[in-house]
Amino acid sequence: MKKKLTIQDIADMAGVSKAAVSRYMNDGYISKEKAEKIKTIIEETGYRGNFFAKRLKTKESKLIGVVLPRIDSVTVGKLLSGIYSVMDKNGYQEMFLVSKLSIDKEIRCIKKLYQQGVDGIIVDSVGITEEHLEVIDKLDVPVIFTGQQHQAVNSIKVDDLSAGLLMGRYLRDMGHKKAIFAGVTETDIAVGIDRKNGFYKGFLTDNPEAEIKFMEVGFDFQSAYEKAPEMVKGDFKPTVIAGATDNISLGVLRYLHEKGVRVPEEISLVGFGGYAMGTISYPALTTIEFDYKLLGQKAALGMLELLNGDEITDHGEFTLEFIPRESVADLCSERK
Amino acid sequence: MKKKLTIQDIADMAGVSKAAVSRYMNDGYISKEKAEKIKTIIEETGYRGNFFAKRLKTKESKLIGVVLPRIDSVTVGKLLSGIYSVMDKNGYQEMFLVSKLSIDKEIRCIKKLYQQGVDGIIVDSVGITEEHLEVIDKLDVPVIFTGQQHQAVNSIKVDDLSAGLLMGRYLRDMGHKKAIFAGVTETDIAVGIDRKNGFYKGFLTDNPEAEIKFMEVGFDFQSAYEKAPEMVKGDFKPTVIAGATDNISLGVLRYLHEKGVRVPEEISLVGFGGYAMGTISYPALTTIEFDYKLLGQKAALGMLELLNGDEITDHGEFTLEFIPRESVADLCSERK
DNA sequence: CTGTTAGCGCCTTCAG
DNA sequence: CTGAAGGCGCTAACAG
Repeated sequence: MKKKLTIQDIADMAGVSKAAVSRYMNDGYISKEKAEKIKTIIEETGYRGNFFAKRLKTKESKLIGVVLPRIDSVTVGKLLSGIYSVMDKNGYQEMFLVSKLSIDKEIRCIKKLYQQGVDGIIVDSVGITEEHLEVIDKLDVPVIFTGQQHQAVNSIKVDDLSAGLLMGRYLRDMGHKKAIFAGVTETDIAVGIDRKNGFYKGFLTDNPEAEIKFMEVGFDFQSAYEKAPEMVKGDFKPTVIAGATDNISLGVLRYLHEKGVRVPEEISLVGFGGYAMGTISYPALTTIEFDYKLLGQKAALGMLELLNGDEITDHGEFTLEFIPRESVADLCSERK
Repeated sequence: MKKKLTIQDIADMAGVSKAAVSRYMNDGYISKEKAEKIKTIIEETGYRGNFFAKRLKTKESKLIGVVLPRIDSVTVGKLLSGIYSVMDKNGYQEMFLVSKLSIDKEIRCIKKLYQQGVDGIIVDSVGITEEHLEVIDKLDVPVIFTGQQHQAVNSIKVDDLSAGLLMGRYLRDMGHKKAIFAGVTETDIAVGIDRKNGFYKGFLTDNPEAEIKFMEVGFDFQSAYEKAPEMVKGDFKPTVIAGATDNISLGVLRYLHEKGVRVPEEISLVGFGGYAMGTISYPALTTIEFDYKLLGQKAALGMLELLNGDEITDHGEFTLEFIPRESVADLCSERK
């Protein structure tokens, strides 16, 4: 542990002015000779400028606030690595706060980040409310939402509707007629509404006699596991269960294993997300992979534009990747 | 988006001095009347003080830097929530950086955090090197390591040796004689050495004719999956495979499933970590749970002490929780 | 290329 | 209880 040095100390030691040291550390508008001297001193002392004094002057923190719904998720990890990859190149650093899937907390996180003096905020939101709008309106830094959408704010998200559509169609084409859609709360427009609507449309279109039963579950493995018994008992007899997220599907799978129901022989199962986790299960889960890293990159790129005073431009389309694995039975080929 | 206000603006609007506003925001050493006035103005304007100016004066950032090995891990999520829970109560906020399991990057993260003006740094390390020591020696803020240990630095970690011991004994008591230990690099003293040594001791002590074969794998699912074939082929014929982390065991399990090897009937499998993930697999994985949240809390408490100029005191013992699930066969009872 | 000179916005004595 | 005044450490003109 050492004592904190100021730019003045360094200047004295090197026999130059504060300004010279400052220049050395920034532009470098300085003579070779002095630069060399300063360099030596700085290395010897391990001097680090005072971050706060610097920011006070420059009015920029070079800090981007990021609000995450949770920390222990692969999805979030990828999103973050996308944000990081572009921000790092541009000299920005992130500061994270976790909303724990709570809308209230999400808003508090935004405020807190703002108070920390970040230059901009990226929110991987779980739902955009009126209160969000109010709060954001008071801020003088740009905010971008991912995961959710609202016309009054900047948002970038994956195409949940198309993902649902794709999956619905795939199951239809595999000859399925009776599906359970294990979805989440409609507060979450992206996952709770879009993904579901897409699935319904894809599955029911041109699929005579097809039926879907909806069941609401939580976001987590456990919640789905607990609801699973309801899904398989009764007269409905689904040939496939579609979880709105991979976690949900995995929770259901766990229950099916315990009951000795074979997947996909007796019932098929699909999810959304494309987490590597889906390969841990047996059988591996058929899913649609969202490119969350790309999403993070786009959000970061958009933020850079906003910071620059520009509008957000489009950064190309998202590719949804359909990942067929082992958890779906082909009912068509079986019949022949 | 609004214009940024200063304390002077607020003072003018409320018809008081800057000092009065400043006091209002801090101690509150001010008359009811003025306080009321100031309160109104601040609420109307949504004024936030300038974080940087404030920190420049007070010399404290109330920021704790945290270096994480990865972001998409349940373990890390728990650790973080532990740190968060105590830091939040004490008015501190965290700032994270991710080392991506690289020792070099870990050091860079520490430096970067330091430059951001944090008051202290907690490092969930993947290995403490000489370079760490050098770098840390130059810092004038306290640093605490978790996950790894070294006598020259402050560190708090779970008891990997005991965990290994516990697991080794358990398998011995279940009648196992031939085990494969799928461990990780010895750079990681905690996981790579302690956990292994504990296991060896526990398994081999008082267990005549017992044998262990060591195989090194990476930390991830995929790496273990790829090495799995080597584990089961050949003459060794293990009755149990112990992965140094749950991820490793899960990777092996995946391979066994594919080969149609039944667990635990034909071979048993155990891991370390206690992630909920272990319940996703089928059969659910027998494991030892480390209380990472508690670890985070202890690290944070220790940091608070250091920040306060005190020594780190011991915050009680870690309880390792043994979680027997379904992946181990009891060879003793089978025989009878 | 260089040193000097002003502040950035806030907190903290210090007299009142 | 209150306002005025003086920096915190740094950067950004400005004259040399």
